[in-house]
Parts: sequence; C-alpha cells; structure tokens
Amino acid sequence: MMPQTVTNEPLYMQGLNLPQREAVEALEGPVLVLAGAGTGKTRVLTTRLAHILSTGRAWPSQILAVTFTNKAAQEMKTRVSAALGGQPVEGWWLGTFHAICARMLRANADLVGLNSSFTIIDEDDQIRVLKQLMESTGIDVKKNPPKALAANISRWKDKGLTPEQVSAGEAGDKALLLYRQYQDRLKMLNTCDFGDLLLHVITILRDPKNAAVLQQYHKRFKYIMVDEYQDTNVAQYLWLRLLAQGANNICCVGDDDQSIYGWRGAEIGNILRFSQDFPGAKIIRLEQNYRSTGNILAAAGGVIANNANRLGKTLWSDKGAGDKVSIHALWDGEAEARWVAEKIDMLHKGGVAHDGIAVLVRAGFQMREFEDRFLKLNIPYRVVGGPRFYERAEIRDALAYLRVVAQPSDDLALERIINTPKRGLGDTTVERLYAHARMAGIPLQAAILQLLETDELRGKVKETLRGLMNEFAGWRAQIGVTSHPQLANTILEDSGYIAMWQAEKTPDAQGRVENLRELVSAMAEFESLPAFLEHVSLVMENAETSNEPKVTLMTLHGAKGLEFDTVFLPGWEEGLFPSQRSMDENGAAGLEEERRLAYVGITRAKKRAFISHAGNRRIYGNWTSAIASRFIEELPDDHIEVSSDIGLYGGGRSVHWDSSGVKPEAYKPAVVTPRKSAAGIAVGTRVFHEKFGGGSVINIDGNKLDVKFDGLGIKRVLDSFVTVGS
DNA sequence: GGTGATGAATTTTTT
DNA sequence: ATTCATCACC
Repeated sequence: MMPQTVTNEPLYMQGLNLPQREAVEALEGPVLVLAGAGTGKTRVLTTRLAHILSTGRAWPSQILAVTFTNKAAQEMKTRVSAALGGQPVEGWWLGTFHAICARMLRANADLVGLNSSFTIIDEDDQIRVLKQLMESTGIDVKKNPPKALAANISRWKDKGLTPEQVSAGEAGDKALLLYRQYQDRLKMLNTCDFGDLLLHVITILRDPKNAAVLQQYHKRFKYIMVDEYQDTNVAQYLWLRLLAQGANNICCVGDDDQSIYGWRGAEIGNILRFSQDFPGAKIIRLEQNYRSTGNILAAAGGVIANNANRLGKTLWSDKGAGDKVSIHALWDGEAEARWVAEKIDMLHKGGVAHDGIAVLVRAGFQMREFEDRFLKLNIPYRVVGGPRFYERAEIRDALAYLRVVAQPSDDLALERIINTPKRGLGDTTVERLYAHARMAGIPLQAAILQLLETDELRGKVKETLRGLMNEFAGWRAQIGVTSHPQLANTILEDSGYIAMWQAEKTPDAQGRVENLRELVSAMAEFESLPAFLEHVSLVMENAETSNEPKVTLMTLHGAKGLEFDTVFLPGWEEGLFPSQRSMDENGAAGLEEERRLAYVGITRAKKRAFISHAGNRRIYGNWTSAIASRFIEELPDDHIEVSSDIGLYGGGRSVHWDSSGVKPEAYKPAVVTPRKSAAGIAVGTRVFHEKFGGGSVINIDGNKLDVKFDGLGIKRVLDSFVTVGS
C-alpha cells in the first residue's frame, strides 16, 4: 500500500469511517449517535470535542460534556487533551452528571435553601438519617427497612420529583411524609444526597423566578455532549432538556441495546424517544464493530433481536468469522467452575494471556466457586467490584473524623465516630445529645458544648465528652497551620483510632491500618481538606494495584464498556439469568433488560465466548435445579457449537458428547422446580414454606406476604420462599 | 455497654 | 452457607 497523504484534514480525523466522520461533523442541531458495542463510541465523542475546539467554534468553557462514570470522564479528558497536543483541561465542563451538577449547585445553592459549602452524603449516611426519622415517627424499622425507603426516595429523585410533586396516590402517606421530613433534615444539615445534586439543580432551572440563571447557562453552553445516553434517568433527561433549550446543539451517544440500569432509574425510553424529544434530530448509526469476530456478533445479534423495544441496528465486522460461540452444559456449579478453570489453563498453555480472559457472572454469589477453583489451580485472578476503597468502614470512619473537624455542623459524621473507638458514649447518651440538639435547633457539637455547661450529664460521660470536644478544638486550630495530611495523621493517632485497629487481632486489621495510611498519603494531592472531602464524596474510585496479568472476575454489569479476547459466561440458567426477580418485578421489560445484559456479555468478547449452564446449583445453602436459559435457545444455530458433559439438554438443543463425557444413562435428568411469582398468589391462598410449613396468606405487600402459619402465627415472608399448596 | 446466641434474608450498584 | 442484625444476658 502506498502511504497516503491526506491534505486539508486534521490528524484527528484520519482513520474514521464514514458514519463516525458524519457524527464528528454534525455539529448543528440535535444529534443521536447510536453506537453499537465496539463501534468506536469514545473515539467519536473525543474527536468531536477536539473538532469543535480546533475549528474555533467554541471555547472549552462553552462545551458541556457529560458522562456517567469518573472513569469515562477521565478517559475523555485524557484523550481530548492528547488530540489537542497536551492542552490542559482544567476548568472544562467535562465530568459526570453529578460532578457538574455539584458545581452548578455550589454556585446557586441559596436558591434551594442551602449554603454553597454544602456537603454530599453517601448511602450510608442517608440510611442513618432515614432510620432516625422513622424511629421518631414511631415506625417499626424492622418491618419497614430504611433501606427500602431510601430506594423509594432515590427513585423519586431519579424521576425529578420533589416531595410536592410525588402524587399522593403513588406513595403511601407515610413514605411521602418521610420524604418531606428527610429533605428538610438534609437542608438543616446543609447537605445533599446524590439524587439531590440533580434534583436541586432542576428545581432551580425550571423555576421561572430563576430565569436569569437558566439564561446564563444557555448563553454559556454552545455545545452539549452526552455519553451513555441510554442510561440517563428522567432527572438527567429533564436537566439536559432545560440546558439544551439554549443553543440546541446537543449530541447524545448511546446504545439502546446496552441499557442495563433500569432498576436504578435509567429510562431506556429516553433514547427510544430521542427524535420526538428533539425535533429535527439527526440519527447516525455506528454499525461497524472493531472488536469481535463475525460469529460472536451474529450470536449477540440473534439474542438481542428478540427484544421488541429497540431502535435496531446490525453490527458487522471485517475480522472474519472466527470461532463459533461455545455452549456447554454441566452437572452443577462446581463442575462448571472446574470446567472454566481447566479451559483457562488450556488456553493459557496455548499462549493466551490471563489478562485477556474474563469470567462474567450475573450475580455476585456466583463468584465464589470460581475463586475457589482459581486458587486451587493457581490461576491469577482479580475480582472487580466489591467494596470500594472509600466505602470501607475504616476509611469512612477516618473521613468522619476529618468531617467532624472540617465541618462542625456535620452531625452524621460525629454520630459515626463519637463512640469509635469505644469511649463509653453509648446509644443512650447519643439519644440525649440529639434530643437537646433538636430542641435547641442546633448541631450536635454545639449542643454538647451547651450541655457541658449544665449538670444534666453524668460525671464520667461529661468528662469524656469534654475531652473529646477539646480534642476537636485542638485539631481544628491546626487547620491551615499543619498540612492536611499531617493533620489527618495526628487525628487518627491521637483519637486512638489507629490504635484500635492495631489492637485488633483479626487477620484483616493489618490491611485496614494500611488502608488508613494510604488514605493519608492520598490527601497530599489535594490543596485543602475541603477540596479532598469534595473529591471523595463524588469520586469513589478504587486504587488499581495490578501488574501481573490476571483473569478478571466480575458481574456483567461491571463489564460494560470493557473488552477481552476470551469471555466466559457461566450460569445461563432460567431463574438465574434471566433473573427470576427481574422478571417477577418488571415482567416483559425486565426480561428485555436481562436480554440486553446477555448482549453486553457476548459483545465483550473479541475472539472467543464460552457460554455455560449448570443443571444444579446450590443457592443459599440448598440445591436448586434449573433448565438452560432461554437466551441459549435464542442463539442462532449457525454460529454456535454445543457440547455437554452430562445428560442435560441445552434447552432442546441437540447435544453431542465430549470424549470426556460420561454415558447419559449414568445421570438422571435435571428436575425443574418452578418458583412462584407474586402473580400466582392471592389473599387466602394456601402456601407452603420450607421452614414454617403450611399456612394461608392474609396480606400481600409487594413481594412480601403476611402468612398465618398453622400453629405458628403470622409471619412476613418473601413470596419466593413459599410454594402454592399445603 | 459489651458479649454470644439466634434468626432472617440473600441481584445487578456508574454517582 | 454466610452474613448481618437484633436480643438476651452478663
């Protein structure tokens, strides 16, 4: 091939295919880029941004570019900066929905009754606040878990609904009342949860009284770009619509077939409705896949074609047909793990690197069997997911100490550490302090100071509290004097917090102390304590510490956006995948989301995909049998290869036997025990519960049943734990 | 206020 | 099976 010199074309445009180029150059008016898996979505997005800038159409500060994850935002920053020759991206409006909203809210906090120094609380604190409110309203926290209410409130916020806008019919009176109280309480604490970041900004922007604020953003943003549009929720959609009323140059990139966060409030309808929402929208499809071979794409395409709710596109690749997708049936979960591990070993011996391999599961509990097996065979692996650095208890505690010092009105932080390490300040004392604080309408720390002046507290408690408050004051006095990492170190040492873990004999205590050291050293990168605290509330990322190539073990959800040469997809069984619960709770829509998850899973593979299913599996301690997932039947015959170790039928598929396979008659066919859904149970139904025996249903609350068990009285159980009949 | 026992629940989780 | 929370008891 002759080297081609392209004239008059910037470097960043080279190598783009036609639709990609079209997406980069379509700058005026609304644009929806339907970017299938592996079609160069990020490349288009970053190139488009670079194009706008380098053609002088806008300044960096006039472009709003939103992503969902910090990782995506970071990647975009790096790539745009590189495309522009290393230009710094500081101060750009490029970030996650939440980070950008936080920035907008800081500038306008007073319009929703907050101070611009508001703090951002995580789910942990959120639940603590709710629990307190529920208890003080006299609600039984055992029957109504605060976590469920927190989820409800989050869903409302996802929909852009303030307490005033939630229709009374939809919510129980109590839930709505608590929502209102919760919002009031947060304002009193000068704090926001994640949902509020968006909700408050929407509230501000859609109030005609604040027309000037909205106008100012309209004037500012000439171009708006959105990544992963299929995952936006209603609040994010409303926010975008408000902002896009200005220049109307909005470009959303996404893939309706990869919308897998519906249960978290994502509205696939947003992307399906795009051309109605933004009249005159141009729709560009990216269908050339640069990742996978033909058989893999065809298999994924065959599955996703069963979804009714989609815009539709057909991926193709010029990488050749490649290997067929392998389907393998196994006797049980353990055999499946063994099979996967052996296969990995074989591939590895054949020259496949461990870090090119991933095992993608539907649910976390599936991971253990694989871990056990990998450990036994010495296959290096890493688990992605699990508790993140800033979610670990010791890190949260340490942060609470910092918050107590930096933000004296942060009651939640104080409550978290007031008795950690143990200093004899128990629930009773905290209750008393709270009672006083509430009565006086002041923060906890202020309340304590007042109480110390009175005789209301017992001698010992009083002295402990006085000592603690003096310590706080001492640390506070050092702000600005000592460097903040140094101060953090002092706090953790002097409070006895580090000592508490050092005294602990459990095996993970040492690791916790190390985490604390790591936290302190991470602080050095930030210019001040508040800057650091803002960072941790919004950017809860994990420190990646890998060098050796490892097999990746994670959930299908975690795998979105990633790719691997070889992908194992175990556990394709009815009930597990598609998940029974998904289907019970969301019916056909739930099933379609599961199917998209299957699509995401298959399309992660560049060269090889191995799908497997087990006939029997131990779930929560007892054995359950299942048939092959319907998704397996949906795979197109021409692109798959079926094999089996056992006498199970792959959902009606013909099975040929491995040479290692044992004779069919040695095995009994899998027994299918269907699980009952809430739909099949009505008040009065006779049901049977493994533990409680027979009884009749007297009340239904969602998927929870109140059952009067014979001779045992009334108990509340989940519908999935009973079978109809006695 | 700290300890061990008992019982119930158990998907996915970008911020 | 395992975890997590609550409860009864020290």
